[in-house]
Formats: sequence, C-alpha cells, structure tokens
Amino acid sequence: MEDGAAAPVRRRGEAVSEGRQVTLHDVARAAGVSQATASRVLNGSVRNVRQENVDRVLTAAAELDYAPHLSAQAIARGSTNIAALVVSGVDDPYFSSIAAGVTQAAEAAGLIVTMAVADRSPERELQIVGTLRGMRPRVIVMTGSRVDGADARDALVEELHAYREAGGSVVLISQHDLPFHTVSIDNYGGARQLARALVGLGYRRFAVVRARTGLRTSRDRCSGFVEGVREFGIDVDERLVVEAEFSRRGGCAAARELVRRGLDGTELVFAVSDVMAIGVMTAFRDAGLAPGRDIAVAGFDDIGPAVDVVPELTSVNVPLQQVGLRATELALSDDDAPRIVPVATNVVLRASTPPR
Amino acid sequence: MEDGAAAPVRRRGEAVSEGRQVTLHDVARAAGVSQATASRVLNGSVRNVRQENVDRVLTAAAELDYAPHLSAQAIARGSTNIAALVVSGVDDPYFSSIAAGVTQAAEAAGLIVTMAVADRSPERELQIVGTLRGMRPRVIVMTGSRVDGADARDALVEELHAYREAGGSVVLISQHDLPFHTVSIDNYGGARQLARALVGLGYRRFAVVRARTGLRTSRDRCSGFVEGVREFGIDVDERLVVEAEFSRRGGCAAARELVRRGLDGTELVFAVSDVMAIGVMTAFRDAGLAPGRDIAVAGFDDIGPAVDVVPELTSVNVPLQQVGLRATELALSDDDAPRIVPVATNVVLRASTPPR
DNA sequence: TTGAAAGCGTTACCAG
DNA sequence: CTGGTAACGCTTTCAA
Repeated sequence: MEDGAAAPVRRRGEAVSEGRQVTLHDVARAAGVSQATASRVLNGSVRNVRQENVDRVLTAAAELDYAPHLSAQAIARGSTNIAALVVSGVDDPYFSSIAAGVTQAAEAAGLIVTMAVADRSPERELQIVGTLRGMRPRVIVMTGSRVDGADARDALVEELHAYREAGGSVVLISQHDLPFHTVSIDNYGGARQLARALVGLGYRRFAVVRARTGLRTSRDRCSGFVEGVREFGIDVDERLVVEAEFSRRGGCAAARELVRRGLDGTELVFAVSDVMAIGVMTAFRDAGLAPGRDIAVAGFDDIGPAVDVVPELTSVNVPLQQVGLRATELALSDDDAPRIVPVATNVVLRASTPPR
Repeated sequence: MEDGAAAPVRRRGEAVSEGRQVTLHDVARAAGVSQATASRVLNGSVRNVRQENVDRVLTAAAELDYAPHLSAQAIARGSTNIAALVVSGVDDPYFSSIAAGVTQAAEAAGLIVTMAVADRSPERELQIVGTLRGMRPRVIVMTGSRVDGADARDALVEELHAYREAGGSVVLISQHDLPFHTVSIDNYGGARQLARALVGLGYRRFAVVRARTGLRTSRDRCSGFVEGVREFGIDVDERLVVEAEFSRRGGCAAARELVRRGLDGTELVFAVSDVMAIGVMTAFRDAGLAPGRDIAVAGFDDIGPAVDVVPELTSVNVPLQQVGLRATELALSDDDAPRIVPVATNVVLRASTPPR
C-alpha cells in the first residue's frame, strides 16, 4: 500500500542516523504475512496462527529488533499496563520502602511502574496527577503529603475523581477520609501505644519533634503520643513541642532548637518519624549529649537504618513494603466500593529508650 | 463536604460505572469548535487562535475534566516526554540518590520519569529494557548491575543499540566500556586513594568485603583498594577477602564470616559500599567488637546515613545526586558521539578509622 | 487460519 | 484564524 512510493526513500541508507522505528508493518512484510497475523503472533491469541507463520513472524521480529509501540497498543486496546506511583520524595527510606512494595506487586501483575515525585508540594502533586491521568494508568497509588488544606485537597479529589470516573483505580496510603480505596496506617494508635510503653518504662518528661501542621501523618502521630501520655496524667509541655522539616535535617535542627530552649529535665524525645529521630540523635551527639544515656529518643516507622544507629532506635514498626504491596493489590482487584485496609503498627523497644 | 452535592450529580447519560474517557472530540464539540482548534488551544501554538475560542475551549476542557491522552499524543507526534530509569533496587540509598538526581533533571526538562527495578538480575534488566523501549522514551538512564558476563552483556547492548538506532538516547552510569554516553564514577581511583589515606593513618592489615565477582563496581573498588595498599608493599590476605550480597544484610553476613575465619590481627575492614559497611559495623558490634575501637571500618559512596552511624563512617564520597543529574542532562543534550563524563570521588576520613 | 479495513485519540498539513 | 482530513502504529472485527 503506502510503502512502495510513499515512504521517504531511505530504505537502504538507514544505516547511520535517526533510523526509523521498526513497526509491526515492517515485521509483517519481512515475514511475508499480513499485519493482522503478525499482531496475533506477537501478542494476541497465538492459537489461531499456523505454526510456520508463527516462526516466520518471531524470526522477523527478532531479526529487526522489533519492540511493540506501547502507546499504539494502548490506544488501540483502550488500556495500558502502567501503574502510577506518587511519592513525596525518593530519597527517603519511608517512601522507597513503599515503592519497593508497589514495584513488586506491580511487576507481579505485569505492570510497568511510573513514579513521580511531588517533593511535598501540594501544587506539584496536583499537577502530577493531572499528567499521570494522561498516561491512562490502570492504577494510581498515592502516598505522601496528604495535606489537609481545603483548596489543594478538593482540587486533588476532583482530579482523582475524574480519573476514577474514567475507569481508573485509585489507592491512597494512610489518608483515610477521602472517598477512595485506602491502606490506612494506624499512626494515631501506634503513637499512643508507644507512649504507654515508654511511660511503662519509667519516662515522665517528654519532648516532641513534629513536622509542620497540615501533614496528617505528623499530626496523628503527635496527637496519639500526647494523648497516650495524658492517660497517665502526664502533660507534654507546649514549649517542648518543636516543629521542623520532615527529614533528617529537620530532625537535626529540631534537636538543636530543643537544646537551645533548654531541655531541663526532659527525659525522652519522640520524633514523629525515624528519619527525623536519627537526625535528632546525631544532633544531640554533636551537642555532647549521648542518646540513650543522657537523653532517650524514639521514632516512628522502624525503617531499616533504625537498627544501624547507636543505640538502636526505639520505634513503631510499620510494614512499609507490605503497605505498598497491599495498596497495589487493592487497586488491582477492582473492588466496588472504596475500601479501607487497616495496617497494624507495632511498638519496638530498643536501646535508645532504656528502662529508667 | 466535597461529596455532598458535587460528585453524585453524574452527567446524566453515563451509567454509574466505567465512564468513557473524555476526548478532545468531546471538548471541541462542547466548545463549538473543530477538533483541530481545540488541539491548538490545549497545547500547540496557542498564538493563532482567536481569544474567544481559546476561552471557550479552556472552559470546556476544565468543565469536562479533560486530560489529553498521552499515548495518542505520542503516536501522533512521534515522540514522548518520558525519561526511563533502570535501577537495581529502590530501597538502596545508592540508587535512590541517583534517582533523585534523575528525577530532578527530568522534571526540569518537562519529562515524566518511569522507573523500573531490575533487582540485580541481568535477565530482568534485559526484559525491562525491552519493555521500556516500547514506551519510546526520550531517554534511558541505566544504573546498576553492569554485570560483565558476555552473553547478558551482549544482549543488553543489542537492545540498547536498537533503541538508539531508532532515535533514542542512552546513558550508562558507571559502566565505561560500552559504546554509549557514560557518566563514569571513578571507583578504582577512589578506592586507591582511600587505601593510601588509610595506610597514611597507620593501618597495615586489611580485610575486604566485596560483592560477587561480575559486579563491575565491586570489582573496581576492590582492585583499586588492593592495589592501593600494595603500593606500600602491603598485601591483602586472600583469606580475608570475603564475598557477600551487595546489601546491608550481605555486609552483616560477611562480618560474621570474618569473625568466624578469625580476624587475627586485622586492623581495618574495607567494604565496597557504605550499605555493606554499615552492615559490617552492626554485625561486629553484635559480636562484641566496637567498630572504630576494636576494628576500623571504611566504606564507599558516602551515602547520607554514613554520618548517622557511630562511629561516623569513613568513606569515599560520590556525588550521587549529581551523577543522576548529569546523566540525564547528558542524555538530553543529544550529543553526537558517545561521551564519557567522569565524576570525581573524594576520600572522607571519619571516626570509624581513627589514626593508629 | 488469514487478510482487509475500520477504528483508537491526537497532531499537522492544507486549503479556505 | 479555522476546519477537514490524512497520518501515527496497533488491535480487532468481519469476511473470505
């Protein structure tokens, strides 16, 4: 048809630069069969093709290094095999563990993972979801910022809504009050348990390092902890609650700030994430305070590095990789109504909070 | 709140489930213009469209929550804005730092990052590149396994070759002997410098923890170190070179193995990556040996957590995020011939290797 | 079992 | 400035 004359002559000169893409058409021609047959062999029901042709097509494809144009397939089929993942940052063990789980589940289901980083910016997150939606992924897994500012939230919900309306599947991780599938990490309960355990160990005077208000995870963990110690009639002094960036650096800064304000009598610092807690420990050490000895420290998440620091960090275990896995599976099992899958958390006491 | 009235209304015709995707056609019709015009407004040169129509289209698009079908665009335009990244594992700070750099550069260039995890399996890596090729990304950045087994390597090269022939841009990180753009980390030189510095500190008896042969990075770092100490007439006892998984767990296992074999007189253990080195330290500590005091430990990469462990880990700094950044930029600047961009490494002495 | 041809959602060229 | 209409690469009826 259009090949004889239509195609820009090239045909043989194609050696050097900017070679044209090899298309199914090329493969079919090389194999001496129709495009339809080639298509059937290369993916569809291979059943109804004569063995000889199967071989010819396969050979031709290999010969030409053919790789099917996924976009073309997507458009023809009306669906892709992409799983989209939105995280706040790659560099953070919290997210990379979840990402590992998502990747694992996705690949098991034959999906390709596309991952976008929102950098804790709600606007960026919104924009990302918009773009992602354009890829028509089978699944969007959102984990991260979960800011509860009204505007940003509503816009995001609308975007996700539109995506789902069009047949997509959304799963949120840890944000449990939006009308989508959710894998819910028990941040409040875990922190509360932790508080109880620490009081049980003999601690009475606490400081808290938290992230900026508006970050749900931080807020829940913080209030869980505060209310947990309050059960025992203990109040956390407002002045000893410091707010910092949700990162190692933030933890460092917070610890320095605490030292500056005067720790007077504080026995234990609870940081709302291990990443921050580790920063806190390092900063204390730099300030001449031995963590676990001069001052106890506890975190949340139980990320891998928690046991590499000295003393090992007391934390609340969250099976992050499991979370990613479950989230993806939940998304794939296109369930009817928005479901909430709870994930339990577990206090892990270690040397950073010795009994008093 | 947002569900009360907004959501349930439901366009009218559309049944409850599986709503059709909104297409450009719909937008055009709603705006009362042709598809061509709508297309021009929604992305192409907005210049040549009457303001009134621009508004109408924009309004309609917003109204309908339209999101352009990226696959359709890709196919019509003949190009995508996808950057593909292949790593060995997400959960490893080495890769996630590089990924952070790649993401940053890609997003700056308006590209979406698709990331695939090869899990250190050459077969998986090959398969991944095949699939990725189908997405017709603008760029493929490969970082990781770099096995030098002939077969796997050749197959990979062929695949990448085909990709480039078709107009794609490949960048390899740290594998410097393949005919593609490469960001080359000076593993050999860095390890050698480290060896010199350690000998300068007074160390004479070394053990080495390396990954399985076949992993280039490991091999180069190992031989750089060994040859570095040999400059001073020091040999590393074969029996004190142990091979382990390229991970924290591998480091632990290796350290235990060393203890089992008998450290007799070993003053310092060099692990070919920080991740392993941290595992080594933890395992030593568990075995009752105080790292930095009873036995010195050094790593490679200078990942963030290196300064969180006690004692802080001596290492060789590799600007990982920079590496990712440069790699992506290199790929984007579609240069003519394969270029090699060297990245310098820097010895960082810390408390885990006190002067003797 | 096979091939022709009609889409799929966009873009881009070409007349008006 | 605008609309009609051919692509783009593939899948999938529908006949043969």
